[in-house]
Amino acid sequence: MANDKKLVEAITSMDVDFAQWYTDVVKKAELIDYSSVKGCMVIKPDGYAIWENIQRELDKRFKETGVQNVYMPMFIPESLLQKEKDHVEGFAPEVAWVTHGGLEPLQERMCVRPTSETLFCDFYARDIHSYRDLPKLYNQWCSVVRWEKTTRPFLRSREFLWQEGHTAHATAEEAEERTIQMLNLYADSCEQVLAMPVIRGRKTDKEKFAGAEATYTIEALMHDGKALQSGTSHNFGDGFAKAFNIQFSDKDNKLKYVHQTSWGMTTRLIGAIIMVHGDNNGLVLPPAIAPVQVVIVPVQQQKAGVLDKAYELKNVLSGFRVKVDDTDKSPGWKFSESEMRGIPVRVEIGPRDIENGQAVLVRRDTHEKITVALSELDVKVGELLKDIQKNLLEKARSHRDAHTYTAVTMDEFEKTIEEKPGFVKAMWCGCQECEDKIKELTGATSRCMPFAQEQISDKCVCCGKPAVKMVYWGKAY
RNA sequence: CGGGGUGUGGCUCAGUUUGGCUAGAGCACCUGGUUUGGGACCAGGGGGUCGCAGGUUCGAAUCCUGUCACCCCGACCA
Repeated sequence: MANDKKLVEAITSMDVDFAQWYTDVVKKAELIDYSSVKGCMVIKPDGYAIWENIQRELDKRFKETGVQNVYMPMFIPESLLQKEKDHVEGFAPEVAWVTHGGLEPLQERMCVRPTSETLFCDFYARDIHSYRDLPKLYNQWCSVVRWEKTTRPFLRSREFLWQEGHTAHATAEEAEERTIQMLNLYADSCEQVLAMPVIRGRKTDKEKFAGAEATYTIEALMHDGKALQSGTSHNFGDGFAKAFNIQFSDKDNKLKYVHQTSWGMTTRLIGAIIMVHGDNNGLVLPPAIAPVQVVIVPVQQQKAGVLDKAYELKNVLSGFRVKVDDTDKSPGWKFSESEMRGIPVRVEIGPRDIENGQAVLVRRDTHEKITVALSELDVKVGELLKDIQKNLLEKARSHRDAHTYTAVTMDEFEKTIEEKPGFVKAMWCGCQECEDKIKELTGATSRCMPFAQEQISDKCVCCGKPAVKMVYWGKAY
């Protein structure tokens, strides 16, 4: 195509420089803008609308499992943060502190929440007295602050939006069950809503959350072969309960500690969508979360009846999120623009089409063009959106599978990581020395110990001692 | 926090080496007209004081000192 060159100029090709491609897409699709605050971004209407759609889908699923939304303060007194030792050590290096109220120095400084375990615990300690008060299934939608040194839009910013669920249970079993339930909910949402396949598994001790007994994760593979942790679910056991003294009287009238969980997903998911589905023409959005699912582009819109027809079609398609692009740009410009923004389906309607009682449909994922009778438009668009959603998941899945390798020896491991970006499945003895050594040799970290274990060999890929787990390894964002 | 790079209209950049007339270009924007099936064209127009502070000089975007911000690569994190 003659205009390919122009498109390549507009967006850096992902094969040339993936990082630059990402930045170009984020900016050109108008998802964000940089702000005057280092590491903080302006989330623009399209970016925020994607988040709202993700939020809506997740929130609905949370509530179906009995979760209720609450809101906690954004400030945490230093003394509260310090109650759980591992937790404070994990987060202290990256919290922002408030030291003054107006002109007066504060008696005790407060950090801006990097996560709200301590606040929920403080509250639960006062609120829970009896087994009748359990379980507590609370979630909050908010922003948190972590003073990151290196920042990238959506992937790592100093302030980001997320949800954090915090539950308290009477028994360890119940807490573990909830931890896994939420991880599965995340994984299913990623696949069904974001069309993004994920590996479910457990983090090694080295990679687990500060203060957790066990951390479970879903790991996705980006187009460049790097892994992205896309959601985590933690089982705290009774560690926090003991630190914060959260006790209840059980049926047997004995005082017991609660067992807690927490789980979170963030705006990082938007970065994941970009890097999983995007192409050299820009963003590609799964229909389920696309702010605009269908764009109608009138051709020769100055001609009588064309714009009217376009609006008429918008009404016909009222079951979808539809926009008519009636700006005075040329059609070619509108085509490119809609592709840049990742709109799943484009409807072209011009005098020729009107005369023939038809319209041209173009799908964003395959660029395939089809002509349909106007009488079938509604049905066809519905089918197309479903098919795109399905196709994106399949494409992402086959990309991931094609970039998942196995290694039995360290030589194989190093060679694979170096030559073929992606996941490497390898056996592990369970000791952190091997984990550290693998990172040092290859730059890859353990992503997770998948629930779906495979017996690749009997020995640890690193030290050769008997293996206890098969682990997914990879370079990560 | 270490290494590298960049700051000049909204954006991308030229000009800086060797200081000198009114600081330039393309894109974007505004007005009018012609156009419209893959980023249209013509004409006219508005907009910058060169990241910031100080210094050298008759004269600074250009030289010096300091400072801030952003980007990339590493170490740490959703």
